Amino acid sequence: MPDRTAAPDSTASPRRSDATRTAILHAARERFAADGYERATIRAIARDARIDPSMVMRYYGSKEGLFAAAVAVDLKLPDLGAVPRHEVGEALVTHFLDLWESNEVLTALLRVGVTNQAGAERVQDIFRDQLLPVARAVCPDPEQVATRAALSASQLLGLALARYVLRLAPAAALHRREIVAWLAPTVQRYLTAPNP
Amino acid sequence: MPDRTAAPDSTASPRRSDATRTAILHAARERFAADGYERATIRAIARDARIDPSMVMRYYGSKEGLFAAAVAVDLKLPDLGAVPRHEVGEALVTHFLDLWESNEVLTALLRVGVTNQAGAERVQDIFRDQLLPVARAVCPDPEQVATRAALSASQLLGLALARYVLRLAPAAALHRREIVAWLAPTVQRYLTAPNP
DNA sequence: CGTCATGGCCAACACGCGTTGACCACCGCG
DNA sequence: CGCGGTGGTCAACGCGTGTTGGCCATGACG
Repeated sequence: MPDRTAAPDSTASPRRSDATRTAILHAARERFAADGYERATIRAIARDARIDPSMVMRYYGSKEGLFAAAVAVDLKLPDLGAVPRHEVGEALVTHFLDLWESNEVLTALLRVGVTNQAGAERVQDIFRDQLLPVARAVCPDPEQVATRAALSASQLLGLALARYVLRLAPAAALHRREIVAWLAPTVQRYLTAPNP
Repeated sequence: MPDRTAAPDSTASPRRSDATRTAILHAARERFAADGYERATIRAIARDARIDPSMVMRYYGSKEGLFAAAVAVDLKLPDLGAVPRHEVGEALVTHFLDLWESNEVLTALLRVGVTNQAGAERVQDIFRDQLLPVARAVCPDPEQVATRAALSASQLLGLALARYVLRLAPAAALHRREIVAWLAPTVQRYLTAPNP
C-alpha cells in the first residue's frame, strides 16, 4: 500500500477515491477553522463530506493524522529580496491579508495551535521554515533576523486573531486598505529599522 | 441561598467553604490556561483542588459558570490621561507585560476565547469595557478611538499569543526591555499618531 | 466468467465527559 | 441533648467520542 495520506497531486495514477479524500480535507479544514481541534469531531467532518466516519480513519489513520494533512500549508511568501526595500512591510501585510481571506486553513491552524500541542508545533514549523528565510533576505543584522521576524509575526497573527477569531468589532470592521496603511509601517520598522 | 458564585471577598460572613471555593478557582484558571476549555475537565480541576467533582457543580452550577467566575478579570489599566502623552505606549506595554507574567488568568482567557464562543465574548467585553475607555482619554479623534484601540489590542494580544501560547522561540526569548523598546513605539503610534 | 483489490457502510467497543441525587460527618445553636 | 444546615463523598446516568472489524458492492483484469 503506497502512502496516500498526502494531497492527491503530482505523479502516479489518480485513484477513484481522490474525490473523497479531498472532500474530507475540505470539510476538515472548515471544521477545524470553525471549532478548533477538540470540538471538530470526525463524525461531523465525515457528515460534511457525506461519507462514513470510518473512511476518515482508513485514509488518514487518526484524527491527528487528518489534522496534519489538513494544515499542510504553503504560505507562498514573495521573495522580499525582489521588492523595493521600503515596500517590504506593505508587501507582507497585503500578502497575509490575501492568505487569510482566501483560505480557511490559516484560521484552522491558529485555532488549533492555541489549544493543541501538535498544532502549536505546526505553527512553529511554518514560522521557522517559511517566514524566517524570507526575513533573512531583508534584515540588516543577521543576528536580529529571528527577533525581527517574530515581532512581525506577532503583529500579523495578532491582527488575524482580533479580526478573524475573536472578532473584536472594530478590528473586523476595518477595511483592507486601512489595515495595510496602519500595519505596513509597523512591519516595515520591525524588519528594516536600524534600531529598536 | 445568597449568590456565592463570586469571589469570597467584600462584605458578609466568610464561610468555611471559602478556602475550597478559591482552591477551585485557582485550579480552574491553571487548567483553562494550560489546556483550553474543552480539555480542561471538571474532573481534573477537582482533582487539583483535592475535592469531588460534584462540589464544582454545587458552587458554580456548571462548567460554563465556573469559567465565567474564573476569568472575571480586572486589567487595572492605568489612567492614560495622567501619563505624559509621549509615554502612553510604553505605559501600556509595560502594564500588559506585568499582567501576563503575574497572572495566568489572561492566558486562560486567550486560550478559551479562541475555541469557545462564550470565551470570545468575554474578551470582547473586556476590550469594550476596559481598554476602550482608557484609549478614549488619549486618542485625538473620538471617531477613531475604536480603531486605534483595536490596533493596539492586536499588537498586544499578538505578542502574548506568540510568546506565551504558541511559544515561538524568538518571541519567548525576548527580554522584557526589548519588548518594551520594540512595541512601545508601535502602540504609541496606533494611539496618538495623527494619521495612518 | 471468476477473482480480487478497492471503495464504502454499519454496528459495536471502551472510554471519558458533564451532571445528578442519595448519602454521610460535622459544627453551632436552641 | 437534639437537630438542622453546611461541607463533602460516592456511585451512577446518559451521551458523544475516537477507533475497530466485519460485511457488501463494484469494476478492472485474467
